Amino acid sequence: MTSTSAGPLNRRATIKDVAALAGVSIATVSRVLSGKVPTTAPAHAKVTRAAKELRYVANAHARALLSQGPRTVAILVPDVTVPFFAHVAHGVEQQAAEEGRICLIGSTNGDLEKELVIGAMMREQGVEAVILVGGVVKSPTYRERMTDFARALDASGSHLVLCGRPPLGKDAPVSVVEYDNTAGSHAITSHLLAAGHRRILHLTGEPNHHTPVNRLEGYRRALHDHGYPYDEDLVLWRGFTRSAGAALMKQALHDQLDFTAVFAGNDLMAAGALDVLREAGIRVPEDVSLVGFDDIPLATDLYPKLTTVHLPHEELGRMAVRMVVDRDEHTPVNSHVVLGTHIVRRDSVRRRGGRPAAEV
Amino acid sequence: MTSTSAGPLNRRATIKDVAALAGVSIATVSRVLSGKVPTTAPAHAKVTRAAKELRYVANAHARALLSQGPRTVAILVPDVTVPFFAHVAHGVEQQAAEEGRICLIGSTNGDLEKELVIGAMMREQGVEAVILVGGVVKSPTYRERMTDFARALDASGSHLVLCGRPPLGKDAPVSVVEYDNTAGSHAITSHLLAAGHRRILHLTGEPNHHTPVNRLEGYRRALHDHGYPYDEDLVLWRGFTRSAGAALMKQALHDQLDFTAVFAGNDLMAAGALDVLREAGIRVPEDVSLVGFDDIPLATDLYPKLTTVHLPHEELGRMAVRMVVDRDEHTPVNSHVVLGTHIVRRDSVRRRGGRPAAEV
DNA sequence: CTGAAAGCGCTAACAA
DNA sequence: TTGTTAGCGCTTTCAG
Repeated sequence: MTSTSAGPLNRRATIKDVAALAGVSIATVSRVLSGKVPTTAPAHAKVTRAAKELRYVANAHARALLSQGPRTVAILVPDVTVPFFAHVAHGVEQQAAEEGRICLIGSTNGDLEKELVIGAMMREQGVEAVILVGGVVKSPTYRERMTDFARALDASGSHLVLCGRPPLGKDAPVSVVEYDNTAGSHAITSHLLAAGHRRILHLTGEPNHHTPVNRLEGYRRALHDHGYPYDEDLVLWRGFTRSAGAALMKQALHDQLDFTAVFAGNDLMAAGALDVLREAGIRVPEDVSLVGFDDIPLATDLYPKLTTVHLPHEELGRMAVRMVVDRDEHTPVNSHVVLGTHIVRRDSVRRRGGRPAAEV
Repeated sequence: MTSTSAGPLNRRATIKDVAALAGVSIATVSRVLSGKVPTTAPAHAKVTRAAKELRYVANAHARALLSQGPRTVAILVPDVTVPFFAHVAHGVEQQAAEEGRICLIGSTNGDLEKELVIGAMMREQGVEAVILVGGVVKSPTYRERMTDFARALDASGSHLVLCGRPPLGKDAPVSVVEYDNTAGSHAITSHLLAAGHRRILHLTGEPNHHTPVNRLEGYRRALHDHGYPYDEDLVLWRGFTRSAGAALMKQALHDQLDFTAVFAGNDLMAAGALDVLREAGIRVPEDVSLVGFDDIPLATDLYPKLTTVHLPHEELGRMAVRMVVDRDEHTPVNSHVVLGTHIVRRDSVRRRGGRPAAEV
């Protein structure tokens, strides 16, 4: 029934099997295979042949027990199909691979309970670090549990890194890499203001999440800095999804809100909003200007191409693993790095009155 | 220096630490914590307290050594940022989570060497299965190495599943879940034909990959079945990316190819092509019709919304893990399931002469 | 109900 | 250079 000539070994071959077949001790097998210790040619040959015949590969768990297995970094995202997360995850994987780490990935679907459960699982795996991306909620309870998780990880010689999330507090042993939501938001709002827009509709995420709150803050400050009033009725909350963008836009139209520009909380929402605008016969940017936030590839696929805030997706991920890998050398216990953002101007904004914003 | 009252244990707490602190044997700790064995109330209390204080979690590797750690499934994709792969990966994760498995993910960036290396790593981890998604090349050497990998996995009590890839051959111990590329391609081509198009430009991937070749086959057959000639000059090869779609479209325009419709090998290519078409002042669908393949969310963000072939992304991933998980019960050694596809008509196709294809 | 001890697969002393 | 042996952290007999 078996196809190999080695015998009906219906389980994974162990070092013992190889030793037996090669007629040497397990220590010799280990040495030959590791290649780091001098061995005789005949022994080498026998072991190599036996190993290949048995398709032997060392058991990573046994190795891990001796604390010399490959290091693993874990990343936890709400959902890999969301472009922002996919790009951050990609950055993590790339950097992890370059650092010789393997990468464990999990998704939570936004379920906070699941986040903790999977996090615990990862800790059991003895991961070098767990990188948490996105979706943090503003709740004291949550913050407390997170802090506790960070401490547990820390006590295990592991580490928590928050990626694209705000810090937990000075007493929590975490590293954080984020980008400046408020500044980016301030910049894009100012861009709209400079183009002559005064009534800017802001479609955004859920009020109990950090990201939308910080982006709103930038929007408000820009308005204030330029001396224009903030109108609460112009900000609509729902969620960072395409469908939320569409629903909110529909609502704004239905309520006949007065605005000349739309600042969508992210590019996905902008896509949803654009669709509704088009169906309503409202032209972008001729009738209303539209901007997003993220600069995912989608932004250039929309028509018109979307003016938005560029976020360093991949770099966020890469930095997260670097902070962990370099930690032993420099030991910056609680580092906090903030990456920059910048506006990328495309075709969805027009100066009120005629001239395109690009020429402002 | 330490924040807990348990003492300066600067490593992960082990069962011994808990036992010592609780004043019981390690066996008792194990039993209490597993909960499956009757224990006395006082013992239970002491152990629970000690464990919590030490933030103890069992070492997953030690457990795995006793072959009772959590099962793990591994998925290997070329690139998580490619929507198709992200959606399949999401399906895998969802199903894996539902089956109580954890999920290891790796990306190869299309590097075949890396695919084998990471695959080996996963085997060392003792994963229950490795799921390979996308990007297979048509090469005997590659096929052979893959077969060897499948055998190695099989010999270890693990399993290889090919997802969205063609089978390896009857002698290779693999399961495969795919969808019918040829049928989908045949259907969408027929759709174009029925709308009166005769000269259909086909922009596609790389000639040494299976997917584009199978899609081309459907295109050819549709042409043949409807009695129209196949013109090789109308098929342009490059890659399944946005930029390849754009480059190819540019080339077709430059070469002044004669066509009334474009069949892009996937939605990403369609996005690239659409952009070039628009810049050239060619209207879709008024001047030329355009279709894609995949039905990723992007398809509805394009303007006009893209008519395309819907692929069961998530289901592909879910089925892949089901095939492995259910394997023990039903033991269908080399199963092969083919999932269906269907056209979704949107706004990018118009009947030659005027009537929209939707009314055909 | 609990403790002592064996052993999962492996590497690293320690001898020979 | 090679074999023997002691664990790594855990679960599970097997005695008590």
